[in-house]
Order: sequence, then structure tokens, then C-alpha cells
Amino acid sequence: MNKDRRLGWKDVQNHIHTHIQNCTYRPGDQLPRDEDLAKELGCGRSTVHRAMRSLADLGLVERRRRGGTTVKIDPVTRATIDIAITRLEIEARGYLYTHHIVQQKTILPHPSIAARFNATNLGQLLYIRSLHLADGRPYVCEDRWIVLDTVPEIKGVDLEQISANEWLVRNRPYSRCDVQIYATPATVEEAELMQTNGREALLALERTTWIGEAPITHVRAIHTPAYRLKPRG
Amino acid sequence: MNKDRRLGWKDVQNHIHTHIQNCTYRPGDQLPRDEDLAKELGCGRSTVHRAMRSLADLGLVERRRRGGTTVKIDPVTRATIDIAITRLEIEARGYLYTHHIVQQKTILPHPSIAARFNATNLGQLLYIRSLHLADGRPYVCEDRWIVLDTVPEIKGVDLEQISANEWLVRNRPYSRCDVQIYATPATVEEAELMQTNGREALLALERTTWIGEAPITHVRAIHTPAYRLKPRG
DNA sequence: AATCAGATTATATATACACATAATAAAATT
DNA sequence: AATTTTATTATGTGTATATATAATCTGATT
Repeated sequence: MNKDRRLGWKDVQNHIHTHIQNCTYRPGDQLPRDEDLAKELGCGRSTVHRAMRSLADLGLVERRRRGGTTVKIDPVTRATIDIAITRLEIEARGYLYTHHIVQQKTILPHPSIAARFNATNLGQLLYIRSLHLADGRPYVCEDRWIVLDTVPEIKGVDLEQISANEWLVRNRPYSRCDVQIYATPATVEEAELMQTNGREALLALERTTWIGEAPITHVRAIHTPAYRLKPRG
Repeated sequence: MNKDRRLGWKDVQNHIHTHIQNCTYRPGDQLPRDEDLAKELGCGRSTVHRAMRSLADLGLVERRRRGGTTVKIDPVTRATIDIAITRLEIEARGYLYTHHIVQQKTILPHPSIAARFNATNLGQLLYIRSLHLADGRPYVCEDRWIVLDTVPEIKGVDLEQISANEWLVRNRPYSRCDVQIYATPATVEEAELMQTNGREALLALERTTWIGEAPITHVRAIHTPAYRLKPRG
């Protein structure tokens, strides 16, 4: 940035953030107007605006027209999680990735699955249970339902070659994605697949995606017992 | 925004996002230069810049100086989680919040706790096991370690009145927070506290905070079995 | 041939200005 | 007194311009 000349928006952001950490400004407090702060710090209003917007994005302050900017009364810890293609996640950890399909069939949706899509007439689904391994050890077991009316092309894809996970991410952008994270005991079959005992607690990650109004896929991925989900740096 | 005049940055963002969804631009593709896009759409370069930055924040495109903007080759699903004060979360769901302390003592840190802080000389810690209830039913059980060298004032606080969770959030802003999410089977004691059987899988949420270099607190919160963590919006 | 110094290119940042919009307060009208 | 209109205020957005920075290419120098 500027070597020494004047303040950049990050400097302004740090300045305010520091004051919030200092308790110079406490939760609920009113911050100075953008314009006043700009005058005080010797920079443009736009620069303060940029910094304030960033702080608002971080969930640290709240801005209201006419009401000015206040330090958030009930701060939340905001964590951002990036869910990558399973292959890339495994490879990023330095393991060799392999995967195989345990079961694959075309079915009509079970009501509980239809409910996830908030839909009734889904037509036929492609169901796939697949296992993703890191250095040969089970890492993720995913149950996936693909709406064939929305993604007919997938019928022609060799899903042993490229996983459904990867094919969809690369070929089927979505406009909406619901995510749910929860803990679940392994079923007997899952315990066998994951090579754990049946009492293990597994982290489950459910995702459902749509393109416009059209449902694409629903997936429930359970992870190896030691798995820890970590937000990005 | 502008009623009909010209495009706003959100319009531009939608325009590009739509094209990415269309597969007009596919993962890895190069997008037009900001300036060209501005000319094409009939708006200023700054407007395109604003839209592009927003798309980059969403993790959909990547921008490199001189390299231009490309559609992200390996898109990730980005989920943002807001972890609020437990009381507010319970009240937001329409339940009556109560909490009580199960155990409280001053101790020297166990090595595994010290490791979480990446520190060796932590001095004395205040350990608190507390139970947070929704309409009288166990909702969250938290084990918390507070670094007394960093937060000495907490010794004078009645933590039955205001939970340590809430007091810290309101009185001790942090500059860094590590978060980990995982599944864990309930211990015998936890199962009893949470009024579940010992085989339940529970979602655990661990947080460790610092102000500058000084460690503040480490907390492990386990949730009621049915609990599902849902990203915002 | 290897290396270093510009030139070029595209995005990033800082700033200024005009206008839009939301929220509120004050004034005017009924 | 109640309601509507108008003014004020502070942030939001769009744009233009100047400068900064990073990445890459070109070519001159050694």
C-alpha cells in the first residue's frame, strides 16, 4: 500500500478495530460519523466508508442510514467454512485420493429426501453411495441423490472415473445451497464401510443445491471419526 | 437503487453470476477486463470493480493483478456461521433460557489445554462446567477454561447471574479466535447432564480466543443430540 | 546466454463529487 | 390533536480520476 503517505482503508479499519478491542468503543456505543472520522484521521470519507463496510461485513459494527454506525451489541463469532471437492481436500492433506461406488441405483425419492428439496414431484433420482479414501483409509462416505430431470447428462458419465461430487461441482453451478452440520452415530453399514466400531460419533455434512427453482442434488457426507472441521484462516 | 437509469454493482454482479451459472463462463475461464465489461454494459469501471470484488469475496472468481479475473477452477461451497451468545440463541428459538454452574474451580492447566493456546506458562485457570437449558431441557454443556492472568476481573463476577460466555463476549473482545467443529460421543457424566443415553453422538464446538498474544479462554461446547448447525442466510 | 532495467498491462486503492435512500425531526395543514 | 408534508441528516451507490502495485514482456547491457 502507500509507503508512508496517508492512511489506507485497512489502516482505518485497524484503527477502529483496535479501539473496539481496547474497549474505547464498547458494544452498543455509537461510532463517529464517517465524515468526522475522515477529517480526524486525515483521509477521504470514501476511505472511511470502505473500512466501515468491511467491519460491518465482519459482523463487528452495524450501520444504519441516518442512525450512524454502532458497535454490535451482541457480537457473534463469525466462522467461514470452505467446503471443497473431497478429492482436493484429501490431496491438500498430502494423501493419495481414491474413491469407489458402493451402490448406485435409479429410484423414486423417499419422502424425507423430497422434503429436503421442498418439492413433491421430483421424478426419478440417481442414488449413489460412495466412499472416498485417503491413502486407502476411509475418509468420507457420501449418500447422494441427483435429480435426473435437472441433470440428465449425468446418466452418460462414468462416475467411477470422476466422482459425482467432482463432476457436479465442475459442471453444475448452483444458485442456492442449503448446508447443515450435525453429529450422528454410524449405522451398522456405515460403521463397516468406515472401518470403525458402531459407537463412533461421526460428523455429518448435508448439502442441498438448486439452480433457480430446479433441484440439483442432495448429499449427506459422514466423515472419519477424528475429523475436525476448521474454518478458513 | 436506481429505478431505471443505469446498472448498479449488484446488477453487474448478477449479470456475471448468471453467466457463470449458464456456463457461458466455465470454471477456469478468463472473464473480460473490468474496463471492457464496463464499456460493454455501459457503466463505470468502479462499478464493475465493486461487483467483481464481491464475487471474489463469495469465492466465485479469482482476481490477479495483470492476470485479470478468472472463474474459480475449483469452486468451494462457502458457508458462514454466526456463533452467538448461547442465551440469545436459545431465546431466538422461542425458549426460556436458564443456566447453572455444575462445577467451578481454579486449576493449573492440563497440557492438552495449554496446547490449545500454544502456550506453556499460562498460570492459573478458572475452570467452569456449566449447563445451558432451553425450557428446562439441556441444550448446551460447556467446559470453559479462562486464563486468569489475562482476565483477572472475572474473579469478582457472579457467574451464576451472568454466564461466563455472556460476560466474556460483552467485556472481553478478542483479536483472534480458533474454531473447530467435530462430533464426539458423550462421556458418562456428559450423558447424565444432557439427559441422553451414552451412545448419543454430540456436536462439539471448540473455541479458543486471544487478545493480541494474550490467551483469553478456551471452551468446548457440546450440543443436544438433535442439534443442527446451520449457516446464516 | 544471462541478467537487469524499463515499458506495459490489469487490477487495487484513494479520493472527490453527485445523487439516492432511509430515518427522523420539524413544520404545516387539516 | 392528528396527520401529512417538508427538511435534515447520515449512510449507500455510481462515477471519474489519479496513483500504486504486481506480473509480465521487451530489449539492452554485460
